[in-house]
Amino acid sequence: MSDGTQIRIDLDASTPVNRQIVDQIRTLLVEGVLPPGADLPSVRRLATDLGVHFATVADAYRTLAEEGWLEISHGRSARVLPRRAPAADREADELFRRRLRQLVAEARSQGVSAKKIASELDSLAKGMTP
Amino acid sequence: MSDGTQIRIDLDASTPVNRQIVDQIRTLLVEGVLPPGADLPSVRRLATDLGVHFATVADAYRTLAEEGWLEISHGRSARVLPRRAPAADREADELFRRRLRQLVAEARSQGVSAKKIASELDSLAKGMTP
DNA sequence: TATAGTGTTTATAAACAGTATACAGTGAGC
DNA sequence: GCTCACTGTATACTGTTTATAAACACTATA
Repeated sequence: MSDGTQIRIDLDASTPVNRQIVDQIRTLLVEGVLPPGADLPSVRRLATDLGVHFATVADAYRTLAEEGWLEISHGRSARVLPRRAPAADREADELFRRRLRQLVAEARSQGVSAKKIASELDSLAKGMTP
Repeated sequence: MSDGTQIRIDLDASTPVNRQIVDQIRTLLVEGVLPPGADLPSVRRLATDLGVHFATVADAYRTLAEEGWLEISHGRSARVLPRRAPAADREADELFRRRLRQLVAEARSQGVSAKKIASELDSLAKGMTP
């Protein structure tokens, strides 16, 4: 992640910028694009790339640190931690199911075709097993 | 939807209540649980059931009306409109793909198993074709 | 034409998001 | 050791959003 090209911020979106950053970096972490030991760009660097204030990026880093993904300490750049997934949780399962249903409903509502949605779900499911 | 049992609000969630209501009702609309012509509960009634202020529910109804799902007019109860899905939109497709990726990543991060996720994606994809 | 129902409007308080600025720790090079 | 350029932190401040409250206005019906 030497450049910020993998993250895109939409200032007009209804989801706040700090959460956009958290969500997108978390995705890279889960997918292994940012492996344990990797250094993240400094808050100022990433903020400049994204066109937001560095405090907003710092806030996002803090959130990810609280989730156990990052080690952040004063004066040093943020680093990806090795992280074991927390224990499975019935509540998290249920929440995922509901949010997935809602996301699909919203997509349909916006005109995304059933075929397209099914194919995205399928391809993601296929890539899931490893 | 004579009772509010199909909607559940989490006051501690990070997503605001008005959006929780919108998302859940939209899901019912897309899935046909609330068919065109159906009357929705009054804002006061639903608000009481959910434990929030009726202005919050009114705000949610207004959002769904702007999306073309509901007809609301002063003094009469909200009613579900027949609604044709908007034209497919490449941007909406892309946004759906990204948000789906992020949702899955978040679930994994919270300990939902790959198997569980894959099975949810699968079963949703299967039920998609109609 | 009451009256009990509906959603709307305006005002308010609290929480949140984003920024600016001053601060403090770290480490490489001198 | 010192310095300098880099890191993240803390506090204060602004505008926005969220949720509520209360007064309002429209509709249906008895």
